[in-house]
Amino acid sequence: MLNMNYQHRDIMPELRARRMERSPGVGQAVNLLSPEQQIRLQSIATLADVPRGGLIFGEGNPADLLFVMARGMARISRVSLSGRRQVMAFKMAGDLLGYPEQGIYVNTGRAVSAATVYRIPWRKLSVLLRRDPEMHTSFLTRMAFDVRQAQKRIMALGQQNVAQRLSSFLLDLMEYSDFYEPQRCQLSLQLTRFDLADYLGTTPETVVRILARLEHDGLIRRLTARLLEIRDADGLARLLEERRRTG
Amino acid sequence: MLNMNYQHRDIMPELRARRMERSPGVGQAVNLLSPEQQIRLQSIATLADVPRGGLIFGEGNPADLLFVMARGMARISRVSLSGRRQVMAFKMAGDLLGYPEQGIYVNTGRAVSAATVYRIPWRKLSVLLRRDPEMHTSFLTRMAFDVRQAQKRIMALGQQNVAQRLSSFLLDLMEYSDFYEPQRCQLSLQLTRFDLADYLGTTPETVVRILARLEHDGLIRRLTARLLEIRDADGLARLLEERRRTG
DNA sequence: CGTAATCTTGAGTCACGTCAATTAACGTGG
DNA sequence: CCACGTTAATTGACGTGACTCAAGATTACG
Repeated sequence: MLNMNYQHRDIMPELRARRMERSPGVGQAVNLLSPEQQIRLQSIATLADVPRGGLIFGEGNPADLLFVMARGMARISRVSLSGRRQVMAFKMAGDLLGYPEQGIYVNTGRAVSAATVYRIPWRKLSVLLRRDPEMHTSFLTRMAFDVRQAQKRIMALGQQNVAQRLSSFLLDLMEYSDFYEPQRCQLSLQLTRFDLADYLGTTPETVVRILARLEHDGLIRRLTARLLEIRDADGLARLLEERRRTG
Repeated sequence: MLNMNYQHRDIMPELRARRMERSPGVGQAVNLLSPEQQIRLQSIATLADVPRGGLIFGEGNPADLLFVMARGMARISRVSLSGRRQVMAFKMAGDLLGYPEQGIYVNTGRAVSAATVYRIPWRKLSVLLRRDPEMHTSFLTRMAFDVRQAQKRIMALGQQNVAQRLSSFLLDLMEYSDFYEPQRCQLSLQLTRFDLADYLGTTPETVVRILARLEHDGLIRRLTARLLEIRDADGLARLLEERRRTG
């Protein structure tokens, strides 16, 4: 154990109670609404197709609409004062996006691949929620889910080195049948190295280097830049138990 | 601008629309509930005093209660697979804490200073929310606030170096009259270097070194280990505009 | 098929994590 | 109230992970 000489950090007792888990990070598909609720929601929503790279909503713009992913993948990002982009999350079918802050979008949402989204006007939604406690609770639950997702990213960014963060992300993506084909162990990355880097809080160069290292260590194989073969998922998972820095 | 040779990152357009803002990070006091609502909430809550360092709720335990800070400061933390602690947030009066995940607390909450909390049984709360759309919306709003807080931490951890993260945190704390006395420019840190380090995703040693550097640069002065004089708040804020790495 | 975007690799340097040792603060009991 | 043990804070030395800059290879696309 590290730093045994300091108390008050209560690491040991907390560790005992801990369940094994990885950090999903990506908005995992959760059944937000019952089919019946979905219909009611669709009655106030409009469908919109967004081309690859297309804008769904933009940081700084008035937030009249809330979005629900229907198909495809979207990237939620924000630009820091220093001018660098941070990708907050990738959103899949069923995920909510476009939360406002004081009536303004604080993030930018773009389609990574061609996508379809439901556009829901806030006005109509708030009326609906007021009349439908069950739907209201569903939204509360979804919001709580997003809090947890964000907290897992805080864990990753605060504790793990880049190799661990990347491994976590790959393992997360493997949960999605859209991206992972178990027979051939092939994981399809729809993202550029930049998207990856900005999501992981690093640089494209470092992402490439880490991928090269994982390949050298026999954990993955790069079939093409956007297509990986996962050769040792357990090995990737084992990385996560190591310390941030091996010194 | 950095990396002009790459498109598709839409940094420029987003930067344009960007408002100036720092990353609050700490749960800023927001009027969650109207006085009337507070009374209704207190009718199903019990008050509890927690001594310094005392446990409010523990990771892995069944989550029967939701908590609202009434007085003092609490620290929400989680331990990673590698055995290191990450402080997710510090919670002040008015903040909610103790969100469950599948009926279990995923974080540990402890009082940093002596604190008082409202303990609210989930059963009673859910009944109350079902009957009170206004209160329901208040909780939704609060949850949305927590999502934003978490996103700001993701920005900080993903983009900033330790000096920037620490500066952000100091500037955040200055918003609280409990900790900052504007006349003497004195900021009272109730936290150990460990709490600071685990919040900022770094080590106590590095925190100390950064504090020493900030002092050397005339931005702060260490009166004692837990009491700082803020000599140049603007200087601290200017740090945030710099790149993560000066190369 | 050419041009631009993306991906990859290399070289060099710095930020920061680790280990180790010293100093300061903080109870606690005699 | 002070000696003493324990915990926290600080500083130094050192190694390395990861960022920056730069250049080449590969892919995507009109």
